[in-house]
Amino acid sequence: MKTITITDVANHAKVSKSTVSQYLNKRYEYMSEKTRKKIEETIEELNYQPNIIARSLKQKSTFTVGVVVANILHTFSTQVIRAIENYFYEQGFHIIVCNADDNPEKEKNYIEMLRAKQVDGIIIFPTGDNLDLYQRMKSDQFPIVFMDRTIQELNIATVMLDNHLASKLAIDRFIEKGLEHIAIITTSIIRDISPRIERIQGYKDSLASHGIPFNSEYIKTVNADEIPLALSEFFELEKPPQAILAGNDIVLNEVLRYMKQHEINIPDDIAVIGIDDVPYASFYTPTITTVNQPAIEMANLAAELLLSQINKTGNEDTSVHRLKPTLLSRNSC
Amino acid sequence: MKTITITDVANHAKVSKSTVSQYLNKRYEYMSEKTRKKIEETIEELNYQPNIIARSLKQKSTFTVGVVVANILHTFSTQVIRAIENYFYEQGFHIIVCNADDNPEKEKNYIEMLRAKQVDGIIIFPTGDNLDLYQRMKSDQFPIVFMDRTIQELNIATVMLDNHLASKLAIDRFIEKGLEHIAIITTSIIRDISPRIERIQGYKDSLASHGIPFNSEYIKTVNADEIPLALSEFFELEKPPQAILAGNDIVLNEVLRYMKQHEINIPDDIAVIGIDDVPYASFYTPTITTVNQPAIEMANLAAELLLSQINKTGNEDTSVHRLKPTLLSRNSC
DNA sequence: TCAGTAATTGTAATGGTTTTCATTTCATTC
DNA sequence: GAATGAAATGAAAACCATTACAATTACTGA
Repeated sequence: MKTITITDVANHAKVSKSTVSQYLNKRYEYMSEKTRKKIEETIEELNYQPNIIARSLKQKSTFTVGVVVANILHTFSTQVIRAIENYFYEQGFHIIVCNADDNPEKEKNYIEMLRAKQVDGIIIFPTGDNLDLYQRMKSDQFPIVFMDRTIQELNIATVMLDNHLASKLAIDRFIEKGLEHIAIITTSIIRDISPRIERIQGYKDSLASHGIPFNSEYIKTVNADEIPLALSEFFELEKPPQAILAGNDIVLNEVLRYMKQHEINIPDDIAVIGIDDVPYASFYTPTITTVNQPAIEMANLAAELLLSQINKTGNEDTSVHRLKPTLLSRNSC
Repeated sequence: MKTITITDVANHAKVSKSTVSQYLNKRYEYMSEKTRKKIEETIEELNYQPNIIARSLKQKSTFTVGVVVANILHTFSTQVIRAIENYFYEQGFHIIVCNADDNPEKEKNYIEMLRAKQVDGIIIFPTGDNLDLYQRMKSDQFPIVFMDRTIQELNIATVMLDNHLASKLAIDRFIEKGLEHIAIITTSIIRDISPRIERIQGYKDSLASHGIPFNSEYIKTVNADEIPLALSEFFELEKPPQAILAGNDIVLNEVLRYMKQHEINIPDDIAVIGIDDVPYASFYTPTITTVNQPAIEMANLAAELLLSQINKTGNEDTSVHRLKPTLLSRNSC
């Protein structure tokens, strides 16, 4: 099956390629009514589809953006992907989804391929280990937006959660309930990822602001599969925690699984709050109090920032946008 | 910032474009060791990235495939996307993710754009309303694989669940537990989507095979937001069902939410089985018995089928592959 | 030294579109 | 019937890489 090109259309319609091209780009003022009709019919007849690759080569724009998430297993990532996809669909863009798997090598590979494919911009959840690469995109003025995580020194537009507040909301709630021995578990032990650090810092600060002494035994940063172990260690402490803040949805799942397995009652034996909402939070027994990230809002903002860089509208915004989490108050605390 | 082209590299390295191109395509036998080194250094120095768009134009292959899911809100869709992404990453392909939102217009739009963008193939969860379009891809010999849903008359390679068996597994389990008044709720009321039909058929057949009379009041196909109403109707029946089969993860969520709200005890007051596993199934109270789709296996198979069409290896496989679900036996029934 | 071969490099066409600008057409007017 | 100007159309270069093949150079052995 031979592919139909603009030349075929031109020949059939007995006009020049340029006229057909004008038609394709809806610049009808350059042609007579008759020609327009003729071209229209020919395109219909030949079932012609313009080759966007060729167009992109010429126009240096692919109407495609890349989304590189650090880890697609997080509910938050999939929510964000979904919302970004939706936003860009409306703008006539496609998105290429990439999962870096928390692996900087993979991330690098993806970014380079995306640039080679001439995507118009990238939204990235940075692993944090490719500074030179981020730097280069920045200095090339390549449209880029960071999501979820910031890299201070880089001055790249970023959309992230106010993680400090996220912890604070949870801690305040625990304390309101009279609980003072509060533990926190997070994942992502590999690098100094900003959300983890900020959540722990928020945890510390909030405790301090309530005059509660800080106990390093109450802080765990472990891989998902080591969470049961970490929890066991909590319960073996002389003074086990009365409350646990789960740093993300995966941690929360593991915490709930552990409590179920060991028949530990929530909230009576231990109170639990999770950062990131989960679909079952509102009908679990007990319903789970969570600190919710406004994922859709964040995704829309990131998409908007990227689009404005692509279109070079507005002065360049390189600020770090921190969106506020909300406490969804339920019964696990 | 001027972009660097192969010409720039050639000039700097004082060789011809073709030699650089040979280098890029790793045909080192066409050049001396010295030349190879020289080019390598120059590329490094200029930070040159080949323009894949230009290459694609020439080679008619973009190393990109499209994935059009009918509805990205289903856990199953995201699991499949994740696995497909992973599979193709290994093959050096990128995937463009599209969410048709159960809307055939949107689906059509996506498919046409993907083809215009010259993707090498498409995996699609068909909405079912674009027969002519599917037909055309087929007759153009464009690589395409259907997922989750089949369209009988089209003869297109398909990977889907053995939905009949999925229902049977659940019904058999209910009956084993001595429950005979069994209801089923599914979504997707718009079109005659094959999974829904097959699941309902499997439900009917299984009941029949156990000699249980079939009661049409026990079958509901409704939108997600109407599920509570549908459940209420069940409970207002003279003989309310003793068991409910939830047709997918979204239905299951709504069923559990309803039971929680109305303080109906699972499994004592009503038994529940869900098709599609959910992350919380194993630690919910009670743990939830589910019929699990082998999502990763299905995704891998679909990807493999597509890739073999793209590479034209193997005789064309246009069969419908039905993978077996498994019953994850837990305590909700 | 020279024919002949091997090693390496250069040239030019190709892919399908966009876009500039030159050229043609045609109705209008004097 | 020719000049004018606007409208319509067309030719050609550009985008950037690939690739077949032509051209050049280096080197061998007689």
